[in-house]
Amino acid sequence: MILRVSTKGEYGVRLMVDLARHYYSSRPRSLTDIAQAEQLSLAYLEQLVKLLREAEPPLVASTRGAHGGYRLSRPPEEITMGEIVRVLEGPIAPMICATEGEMTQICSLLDSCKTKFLWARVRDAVAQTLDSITLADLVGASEQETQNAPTHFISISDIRVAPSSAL
Amino acid sequence: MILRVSTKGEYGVRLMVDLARHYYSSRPRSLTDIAQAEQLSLAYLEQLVKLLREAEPPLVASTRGAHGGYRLSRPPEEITMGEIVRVLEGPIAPMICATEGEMTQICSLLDSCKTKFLWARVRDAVAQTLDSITLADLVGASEQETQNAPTHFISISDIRVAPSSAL
DNA sequence: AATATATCCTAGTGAGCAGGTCGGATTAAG
DNA sequence: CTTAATCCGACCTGCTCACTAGGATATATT
Repeated sequence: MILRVSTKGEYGVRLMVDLARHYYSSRPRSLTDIAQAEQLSLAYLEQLVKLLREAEPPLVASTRGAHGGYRLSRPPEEITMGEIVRVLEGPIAPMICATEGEMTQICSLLDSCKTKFLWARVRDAVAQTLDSITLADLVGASEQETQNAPTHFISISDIRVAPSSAL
Repeated sequence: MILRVSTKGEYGVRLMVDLARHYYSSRPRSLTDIAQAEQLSLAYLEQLVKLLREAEPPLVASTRGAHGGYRLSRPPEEITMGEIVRVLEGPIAPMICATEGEMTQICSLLDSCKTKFLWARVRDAVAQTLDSITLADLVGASEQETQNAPTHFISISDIRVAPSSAL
């Protein structure tokens, strides 16, 4: 499997989408609530959110203590999926010698140098896709109207499946 | 690491590029020679080439016995990197529920459905990139002139680093 | 015919990592 | 002072990757 999104990336993105949906709430959103809504383990989410908080620049900000929780450190339009994925999954590099940015190493073997340009192309395709999509794109414009809704519960009927052309 | 090319994919593509460079030779190319040229383990290459041979349609054809070896089953222009990578690394699917072609499953969770479209976009970007590059593109037009060269030895000075725009 | 050189096939294996769990310390609200 | 949160590090467990080993079979050359 050449494209391998681990659970870190998968759950972490879901976590961020959840936070984006609650961005205009007056209170921070607790991991307990997110874990319940997304059916994920709280202890595991704690590990992921730590990465997001310690990122430079940070993607989430925390409030400790009772009624604490997390919120996005920036509006959803200003956070790209590329940022999130890089924090959670590490740099977008298909292999050791094709890290983003650095392609200076000249290797002494015959065909491997030529294949590196292939992997670089694939890497750039992924990076460009991820960098062009923001959290706001995933949450969708219709959600923005339900701003400031205090403790906004979602039922199954609220699930909307966007047409793929919408992305 | 979201993009993860295992050694199967890496070595396998190098193997195919090597075969493409010798496509116009009169004799098949042995794995022993490839292993030496690319500094790879013979026994491991045998496993990889098996996948390429048993693929449907096959990507390489073998000749057994002394002076045997492998050759591409089609000219390099007709073999895409997408074919090779799918044979070696399996279908291009970032996660279980985003296999190529099938996106019909509707999931009951809140944000995960929305994120699936993200992963589908990434998947398509990778697939499109790989499907648009052929073995001939990687070998490079300049190589084609050295056709029919019998047992063509390559020295270090033969290594050419193509500009990335050439891809 | 004998030998050398290939492909072909199946099993096994060791290290590393994904994907968590667990227990507890710290902080703040009511 | 109790409750509800974030914070922190250690540990564990099963799976997969990346090979290696050892042979069986096929064919060209001598």
